[in-house]
Amino acid sequence: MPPNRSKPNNLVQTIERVALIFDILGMAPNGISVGELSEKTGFPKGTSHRLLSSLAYFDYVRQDPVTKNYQLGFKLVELGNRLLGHLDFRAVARPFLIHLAERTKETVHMVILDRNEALYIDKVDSSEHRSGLRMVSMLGSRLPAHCSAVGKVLLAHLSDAAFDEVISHKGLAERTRNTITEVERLRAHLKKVFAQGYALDNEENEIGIRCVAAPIRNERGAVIAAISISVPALRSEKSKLETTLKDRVVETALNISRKLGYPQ
Amino acid sequence: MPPNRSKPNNLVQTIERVALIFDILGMAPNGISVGELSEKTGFPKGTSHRLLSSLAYFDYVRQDPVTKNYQLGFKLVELGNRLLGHLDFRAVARPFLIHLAERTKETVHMVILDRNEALYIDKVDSSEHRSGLRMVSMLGSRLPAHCSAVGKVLLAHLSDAAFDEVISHKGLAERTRNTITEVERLRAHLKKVFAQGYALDNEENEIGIRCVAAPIRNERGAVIAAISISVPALRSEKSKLETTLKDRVVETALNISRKLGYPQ
DNA sequence: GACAATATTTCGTAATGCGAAATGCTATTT
DNA sequence: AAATAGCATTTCGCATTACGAAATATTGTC
Repeated sequence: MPPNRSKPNNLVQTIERVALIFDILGMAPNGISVGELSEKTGFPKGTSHRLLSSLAYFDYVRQDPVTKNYQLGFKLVELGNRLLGHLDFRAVARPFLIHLAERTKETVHMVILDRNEALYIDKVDSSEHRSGLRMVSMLGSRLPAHCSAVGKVLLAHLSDAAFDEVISHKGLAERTRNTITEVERLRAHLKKVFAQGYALDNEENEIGIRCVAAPIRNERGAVIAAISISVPALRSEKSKLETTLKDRVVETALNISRKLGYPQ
Repeated sequence: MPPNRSKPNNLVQTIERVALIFDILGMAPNGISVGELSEKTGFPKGTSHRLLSSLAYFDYVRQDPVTKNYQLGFKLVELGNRLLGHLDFRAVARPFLIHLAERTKETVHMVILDRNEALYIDKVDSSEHRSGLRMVSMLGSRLPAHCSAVGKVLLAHLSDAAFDEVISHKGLAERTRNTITEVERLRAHLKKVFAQGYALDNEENEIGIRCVAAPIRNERGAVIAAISISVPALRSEKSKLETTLKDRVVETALNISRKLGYPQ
């Protein structure tokens, strides 16, 4: 899925090819051979090999010495985590998220808006169901903004122009029967979210999962992220979500915001 | 620091330049401008811009809309975590590591040998001192093998040829006064590590920190990773490290190995 | 030890990316 | 409001760079 940026007029071919290679390797847990890569990309084998071995030199990919297959390299882990480390609000928030997860015994997420989608930048499972597995595969993954509680919180604090851009690029895909798919209805809904300071997700993204989310603000009051609690629909009478859990998410979000310098 | 691979005869220039850009952006928490990048790299401004905007199109870097600075992009987080997700033994191990951290109230690491160094692939702080901050910046980072408990465990199970390769490429840098810096002494020490099934780090990498580590084995008995407990030297009489903590690390490592199919 | 299926290297060619210079944009100053 | 300065961004003719078909090396198999 090509991102929604304007395509640069002078897109460098090698970068385009490397991006394609990374995407393909990202879907191949055990790596792929030079031949397979050429098959999938249409590059001649020599070309595939030249690109892979150049990438391997810098540890962006690595070659299994026995199968000769190429897979993603650990330089990507280093860079990805360096980027996350640069998001200082994330470090500030983390202890609060852990506390929230332990107090509610539910899963907590932290999300930012990036390229018109909700992007997971942290996740804490309650100690009960900490698996770790999911967390890892989740960081850096994306969710439509219009059908998640976190996404709606972020949308609600956007300028009209920015909101329109999200809609025009991403639309309002129907993920479940509860998804809000009409722009005007969404606009009205977000007005309410803005006013009340939190958003609910009533199985709008995935049947069986409900969430409550609240905004994180920086020292200037700008909304820079959102946090949420996710609850299996079975375990959640809708009322509890809208009372206890809602209060705790809102409270935690405010505490994080204050720590970030948000006055009041 | 260029890796120790043989330089491919046909290194693609664009990939070389992109690697340099990523390294520079990785050290710039708030990103840098086109001009600054050109200054640091020597590329003409037009070239820097073309590379950055091509990378931005695929989300490998992103541009701050207000400062116009470029920083690392979230595609790197996605790929890095995808790679970690592919290491299935990591997912298997995680619950054990959490349990170990909570039981001992100390920090637990998981490490593999990659490119002749010990590479962090997981970290669990005990709930007491969970900060999260360090964890993030640590994943994907590296440590010399010869002066860490985890590294020595991994070295101890290498073939002679593989061991020699590590030494010849990385040497035995003296990190503290306790670091083992003579090959023959290290060789003898590793023989002991191999025999006893665990390794100690007696402030060999960093004054003030001691560790115990044990190997993780796969279904064929091959050592594929190592786990460790790290303890501030203040808090650790050396005896406790060599008794209780050692036993728990060894036990946990064996349990993980069994879960991975290691017979016995 | 020959064969087959790979990965890897070679090398002449032209397409691709290069980069100096022109242009466009934004913020600041007077 | 106009001028200026300091950027980012785009343009375009040129030569370097990467291309890729084919040759070769390597690895595993019968």
